[in-house]
Order: sequence, then structure tokens, then C-alpha cells
Amino acid sequence: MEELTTVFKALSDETRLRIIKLLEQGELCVCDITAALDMVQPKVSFHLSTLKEAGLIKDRKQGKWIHYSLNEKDLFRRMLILSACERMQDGTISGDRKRLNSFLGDKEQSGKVVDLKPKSRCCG
Amino acid sequence: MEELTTVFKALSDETRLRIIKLLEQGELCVCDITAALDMVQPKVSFHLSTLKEAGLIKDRKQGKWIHYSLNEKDLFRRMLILSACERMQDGTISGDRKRLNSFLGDKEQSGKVVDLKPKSRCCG
DNA sequence: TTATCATATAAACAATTTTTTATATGATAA
DNA sequence: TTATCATATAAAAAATTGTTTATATGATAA
Repeated sequence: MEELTTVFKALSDETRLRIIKLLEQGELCVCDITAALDMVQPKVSFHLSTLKEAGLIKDRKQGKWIHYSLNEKDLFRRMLILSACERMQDGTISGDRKRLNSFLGDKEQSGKVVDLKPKSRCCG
Repeated sequence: MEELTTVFKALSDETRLRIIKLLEQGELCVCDITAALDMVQPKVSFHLSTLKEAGLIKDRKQGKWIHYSLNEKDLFRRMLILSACERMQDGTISGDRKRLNSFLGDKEQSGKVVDLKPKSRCCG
């Protein structure tokens, strides 16, 4: 029963739903999400840990970065995520995606990602 | 987006999930639920109003009583309720059902429900 | 090394939610 | 009527959750 309330509670916050919606596209690191949501980093980390605790997302370390992505392991959670994402498409969401794309674009241009040392790349 | 968080928030509390599980069987009035959960009445009323606000349950007035039942109108909510109920079957839930049945049994024997005036019956 | 970057964690604070206790309302029964 | 019953609502208190600001950690880059 506690697992059930934990999952629903994780989904009951707008910031966390926005994160899930961003991750629908694929893996992102904390700085990407922070830029997309235009929030301070500890706040984003807090919500990411809530989502992870609920088993909705998972993480992967790579160098300095931690990449987060939707956890596809559990069918129940996948269904919840899917039906939630389907219901999100307002201005907030499109703003998030816009900021994300512009941030990812900037990263590419900044040489950080075009850098020849693969170890120091956040996204590939 | 707010509607989405409201629905998930309503489902993120153990007391409210227990209420939903009780209502899976059918319509119940506040005193039935109060007895089943063994809680004080204003607490139950508070959670009922949260569930109603989220569109998960509906009510029906009959004399002094208010009968609550699951709201079957919306497919998304039905799916959430169904998949939540499916995942609840611990000792708490069976205790609730036991107390409910004993309370309903007592009501029948007490003459309140066997009473000949139909207007003063809670269930039946 | 030392500096910097990405992220986590901790502590203090703010906001929201839940619980309790008391009281109000509206319906029936005496 | 007046009393009683079922339920709601309000106010205060308690508990939980979310936000901010500051700092720690661990990895690379200089």
C-alpha cells in the first residue's frame, strides 16, 4: 500500500510531471532539466530523487554527469507515465521543450559537446 | 495539468485508497465508511471531499444520509481506480472490510434498517 | 596540485496537507 | 416544538512536503 501511495504522490506535483514529460523524449542530465525548467539545481535534484524513490525514473553515471531516464521496467508505472504524458500539452510544457532545445543547441555550439575527448561529454 | 496533479494527489493518501477500496463493493454512506476505517467522522468527510474534488467519487443525498460511490464517468479515473484496487489486499484492507460487514450486520439487526418506514433507512 | 564543473546533501524556512476538536446545518423522530 | 442523528464546516494544531541558500563530494581540466 505504501508503494502505491509513493508512486501516486510522486506524480502529484507539477514540477515532477514536467520532468517526466521532458524525459519522454529520452535521457537527460540534471543540467539539461535545470535549464529546461528554469529552476535552481537543488530543487531539480530534490524532485529527481522523489521520482527515483518512486521507481519512476532511473539514473546512470557518466563522468561528472548523471543521466536520468524513465524507468521502463514496471508495466504499472509505464502505464501511469504514458497516460500522464498524454494529458500534458499546455504552454508550460512547450516552454520547457523550447528551453531544453535551445540549451542543447547551445551546448553543441559551445564546443563542449563538439570537443574531441568523449569522456567529457554530457550528451552524445 | 492541475487536474492531473489533483487526481494523483487524491490517490496519494492511504486513507483515501482505503475508502476507494471500500467503495469498490458499492455505494456506502459516511457512517459506514467511518465505522469501517475506525476513524472520526470529520476526518472521513475531509478525505471524501478530497476524492470528490478530484472527480473520483460522487455522492447522492437521501434523507439524512449521503451515499458515496465511485465515479464511473471518466475512463482515465476508472483505470486509475481499477489498477489501484488491484494492488490493495493487505491486512488493513481485510480489516476494513471486516469492520464494514460487522457494522452493516449490526445495522440490520438494530431495527433501523428493518424498520418499516423506508424514509429512515440508510442502506437497503 | 588547484580550479572548475555537475550534482548531491544539509539546514533553515515557507507552504501545504492532514488531523483534531468544536460547532453548525439540515433532516427526521419523539 | 424539541431532541437526535448524519454529515459538513471551521479553526487550531500537528505533520509533511517543497523551496532556498549554503556547502560538500567527486570528477575532470588547467
